[in-house]
Amino acid sequence: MAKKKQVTMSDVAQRAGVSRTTASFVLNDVTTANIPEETRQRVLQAAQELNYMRNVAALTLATGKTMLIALIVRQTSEATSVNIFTGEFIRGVLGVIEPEDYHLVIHAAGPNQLESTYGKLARIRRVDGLLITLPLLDDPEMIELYEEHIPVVLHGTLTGGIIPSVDIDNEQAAYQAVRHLVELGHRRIGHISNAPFSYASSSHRFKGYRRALDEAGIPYQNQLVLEGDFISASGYLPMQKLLDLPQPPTAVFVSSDIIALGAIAAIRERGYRIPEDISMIGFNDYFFSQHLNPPLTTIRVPAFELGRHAAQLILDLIAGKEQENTQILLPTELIVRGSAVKRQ
Amino acid sequence: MAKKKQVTMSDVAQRAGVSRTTASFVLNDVTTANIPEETRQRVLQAAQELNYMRNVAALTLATGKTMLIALIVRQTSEATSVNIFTGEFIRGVLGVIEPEDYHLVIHAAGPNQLESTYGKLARIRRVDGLLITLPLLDDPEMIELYEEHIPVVLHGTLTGGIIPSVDIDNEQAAYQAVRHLVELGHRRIGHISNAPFSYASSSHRFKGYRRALDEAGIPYQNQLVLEGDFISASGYLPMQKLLDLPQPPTAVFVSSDIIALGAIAAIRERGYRIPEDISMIGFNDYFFSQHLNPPLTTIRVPAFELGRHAAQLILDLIAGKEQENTQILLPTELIVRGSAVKRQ
DNA sequence: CTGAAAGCGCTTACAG
DNA sequence: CTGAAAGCGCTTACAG
Repeated sequence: MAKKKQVTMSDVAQRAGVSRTTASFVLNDVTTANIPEETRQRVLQAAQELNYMRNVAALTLATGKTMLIALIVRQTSEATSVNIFTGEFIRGVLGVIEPEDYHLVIHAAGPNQLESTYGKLARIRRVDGLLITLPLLDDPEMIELYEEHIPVVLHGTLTGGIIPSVDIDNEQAAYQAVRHLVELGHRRIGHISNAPFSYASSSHRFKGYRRALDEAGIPYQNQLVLEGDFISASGYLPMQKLLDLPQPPTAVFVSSDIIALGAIAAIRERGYRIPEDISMIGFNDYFFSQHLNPPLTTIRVPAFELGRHAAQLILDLIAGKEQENTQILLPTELIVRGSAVKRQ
Repeated sequence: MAKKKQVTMSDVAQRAGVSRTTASFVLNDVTTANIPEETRQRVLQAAQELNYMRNVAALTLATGKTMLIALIVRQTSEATSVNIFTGEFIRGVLGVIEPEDYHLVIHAAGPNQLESTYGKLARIRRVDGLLITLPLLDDPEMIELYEEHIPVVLHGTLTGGIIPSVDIDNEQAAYQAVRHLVELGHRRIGHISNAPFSYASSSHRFKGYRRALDEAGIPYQNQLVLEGDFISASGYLPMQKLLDLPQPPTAVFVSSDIIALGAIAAIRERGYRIPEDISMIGFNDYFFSQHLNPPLTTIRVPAFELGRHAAQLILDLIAGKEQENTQILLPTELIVRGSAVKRQ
């Protein structure tokens, strides 16, 4: 394990013929030090010649900054569905933090709170900031960190809205989807949610569904609305129930492509066809959605962009910049494909 | 940003009435120090009462260990397909490293080598070890790190096999799939690869395909074998070509579920049915595969287990343990569903 | 068995 | 404009 001896700042200073202080100033771009250009260049060149790389641990010890941002992923049972989104989100995050010399550490917090404590990660590893996806409705650990003034940004929307967050505009997205169905002539429109309605995303999407109905003057019917629960299987029974109604819906808005898979299976089993008998709109636009038969009309979620915004926000928070808006809501896009057509 | 003042080891030592040295010894379980149990308990208790958490940066500076493992993900064009796998892999990794107080930092290296340099990550951040997924066939940076004795484990198989790695037994997996087809009575079996044959995984799977044919005494036909290229769209044309043959295959082994999506579309477009006209076996068993129509018979890849093994291996390497076997090959499982049936 | 002390590589008042 | 020096929180020979 004989690693090469490390090049330190002293080496650079020595080679440039200046003190460590001066070297530190130029390497850190401390403008108040007013280093003359000539000296600056000398140091920079020495650093380059020596292939100097700053020792982050020393920096951390001296300043308290770790240049680390943690991403806490709350895994749900159907981890895979989360992964597609999270992968894109991470790419977005890395794109903005790495150029600033930050790195990302990942931690998977189990779905039940008892288990893992990311607070420990925050405190032992002393990360500069935390990104939390899929926050629980009521997460004491998160509040605690927030109150300790550790920068936190979450992906999702929490009622109360004190903690900075990025999310899509769930209500508007659902509204778009259902209005599309209305425009296609549908009046009996079912809804299967992405998650229990206790989740913010589900309840917001439900609101959008209602708003579209209201706007079209379509009376709301409770029996047309059913709860999904993350995994594909959870779309199966609700869809059956919808089909069992004396007057089944002619269209259904399933607010998760994953759950749509289960709903599609139920429809197929009963011998109904999509879209001839029933139109369907999903949510997320996962990559497989366009390859279904028929290709699924759905709502595109800008996972990559969400990651970018979350990262930028946390960086600003760490830098102590004043924030005008710490509740970022990104727009979504309706992707029209073959699964929703004019009411026949 | 007024964070709470940190509890240091000195505080613990003081409260326990011992020196920092002694405190360090018991907190680090240095058995050679032969600390009497009574003292040990006193220190441990003080630490607990003070809620002491070691400062990793100080540890790093003193010992060189960062307690950080980096995961380098080489993104391909179709990032999403990678994400499903990677998410599981990461879960596997975290499960073994976090209990050992290691953390995972993620870095996405672009597909072209010119771009990102994870070597920089390794050297600036001074991670203790690197996990590299989707290694390029010939990656000078990786070799460089390996030669600097930085522990590296890769996911995948590289010819030469000097660098420790974990992978599935691609050949055996493909062999399983194709033998299943043979057992179902098929003799004209097409193959669409998961990636260009320059990739180890593709060429190994191809070998398994051939071995199954050979064993069954089925002559190899070059025209039945076509290259896929990661994304779904890349399954479309090859499948069309297969269908255009004077004697189209009665079954096809598509060594990626993602690419199978494209192949299925081509088959459907021509008015053929799966499995009545053509049987199909995929590869990976992504979560959507079971929801296709018909559900896809495929090969399950133990992504989570691969992560666990990779993590254990890197930990052992870091600890300097002697390794008997640094080339780990995990078995796969044939998942029989509805897309492959007896030749009609 | 236990402690004083040096050292890891940086930053940053404080002088000059 | 620039340097000497203290300090960040740990580890680890070295003495005793």
